[in-house]
Amino acid sequence: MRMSEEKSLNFIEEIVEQDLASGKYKNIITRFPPEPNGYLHMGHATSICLNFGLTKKYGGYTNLRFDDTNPVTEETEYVESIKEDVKWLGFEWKHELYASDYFEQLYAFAVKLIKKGLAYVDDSTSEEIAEQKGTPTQPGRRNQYAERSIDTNLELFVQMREGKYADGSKVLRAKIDMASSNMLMRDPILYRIKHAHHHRTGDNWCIYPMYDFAHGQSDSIENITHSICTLEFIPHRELYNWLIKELDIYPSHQYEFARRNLTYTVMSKRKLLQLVNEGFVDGWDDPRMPTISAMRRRGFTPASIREFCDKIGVAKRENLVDVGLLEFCVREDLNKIALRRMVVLDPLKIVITNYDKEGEVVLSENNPEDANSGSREILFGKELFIEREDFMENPPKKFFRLAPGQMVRLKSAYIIKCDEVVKDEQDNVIELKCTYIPESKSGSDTSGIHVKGTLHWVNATTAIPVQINLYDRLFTVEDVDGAEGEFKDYINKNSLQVIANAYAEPDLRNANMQDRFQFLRKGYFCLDKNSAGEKLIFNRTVTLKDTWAKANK
RNA sequence: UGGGUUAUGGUGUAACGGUAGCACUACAGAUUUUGGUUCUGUCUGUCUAGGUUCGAAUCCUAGUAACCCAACCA
Repeated sequence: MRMSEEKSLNFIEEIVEQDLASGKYKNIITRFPPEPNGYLHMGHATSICLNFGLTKKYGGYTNLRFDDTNPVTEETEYVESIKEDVKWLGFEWKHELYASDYFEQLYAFAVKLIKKGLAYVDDSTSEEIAEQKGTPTQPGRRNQYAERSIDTNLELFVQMREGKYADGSKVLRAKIDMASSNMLMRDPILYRIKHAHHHRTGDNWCIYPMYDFAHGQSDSIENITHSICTLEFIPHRELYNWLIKELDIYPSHQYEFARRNLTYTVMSKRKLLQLVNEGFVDGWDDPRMPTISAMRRRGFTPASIREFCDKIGVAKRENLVDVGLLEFCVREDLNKIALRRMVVLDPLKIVITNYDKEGEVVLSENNPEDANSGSREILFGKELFIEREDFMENPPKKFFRLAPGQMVRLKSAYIIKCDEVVKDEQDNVIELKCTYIPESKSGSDTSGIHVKGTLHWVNATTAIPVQINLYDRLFTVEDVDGAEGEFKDYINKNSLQVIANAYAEPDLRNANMQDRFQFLRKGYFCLDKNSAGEKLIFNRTVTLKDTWAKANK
């Protein structure tokens, strides 16, 4: 039996270890290749952790390369958000690169292919090209443009670059095999004409390479050893390798893994964009979104996301990961670092009738999991607020909280007993009259009384009002993509609950954006970016595990 | 109905011909001034049918199911 259990390798790590062991490579080079046309989400986090994690573990480095070959959808705004998100997740790229940096080189590659008789300019419309391509069960057929001479193709391609032709009037195609069972090998389009302004190259170009003629070539230029992408790119690998061979460039290798899906959410850019544009959420960083920026705003820690990615692993099979595991990871991390504070979300006033002092300071630990975190002073007093749900007039059997005649401890303070329930005309409980046990003070309890319940509370005279945002899952079904009908039919109408007037202990006035809190018995929270001055807004990151609530369902 | 990829508890993932393990979840108990944390224990699995072998999740054969591919997107 080994002392330390060795963690098993995922299939990509196995490949890397073999390559290293065989001497194929001394170091490995990977890349994270986002297209700057949207915000990064949890799915990207998996890829980021994989690519950067590999070079961290085995030596080498990872480039951040923007796959910016389609000027009409890409923007600098996205570039900035992507960089911020990768950094926040805790990774450092070696080189910040852009496929657009290689446009001149890529153009030369295309010329080389034409000269080898392996590429031609096609004047067909996109409909014609699609029609000639055939179907998976029927082979495609070549058209007359495929017969153009090398010189004609060269001349035409130069003219394409010079802007002589309108968008869509011509494309450059590789000449491979119109009968291939792989649709991507049926003379794929390499370049298309787009008279569009590019976020980096401006108006220098009016022809832009397709993904297949940019991605693999960029990998080669950067000497990427392991080019890791998702499963749907498997059919592209044949073309990826064909181009490397015919261009005779550095042989990067492509490996594919299955993208991770999460329960109760959607991950496609298209659907996320719809949620934003149609107002179902408040923007890309609305804390209910699965984007990295939203999770950051919601209070997730980079460490918890990395741990989650590590736990779910890397494989090739279809999957739907329980979001509960993500929540477990964030609780695990936050439990160790979050400052404990008391906040009452739904206040019920209590008056301690036998308490005649002005008030007194009690001490409460900042974090029982961290001996070095110290404690803070809280003012105890005659009039307090407790959580309304912590009182029941007719409690069930195992209700350890307040009820007429029942005793509970107020956290870090005294044991109290409920003597009288005060109601208004509508029979609503509006106040509780209690008595406290003077000998039961925390730390010097000589009362000998043992109570099962401990409640959080705030002092009615010193508490400060705060806003609390309670988030729940955005969708009502586990498998949103697999559910019948439109994904929007399953949006959870109650995914956000705003509590405008919660009462917080006054120490929270000093909260900073980077602070993580556990509001006792209520969950983990952090300050929202919209907090300003006196107006404090807290986002609930995740609830605490609540076996009591679960038992009562 | 062409090609490709994948099938292990409720979920995710190991086992590389030799005791199906780990984590989450669920359930039960102990501890607890958070019904939190921590600790202990329990339940549940190799897609199907054959075959090879002393021995099969693993190898072979035949099925079945799911996903991907016919964008001038990536």
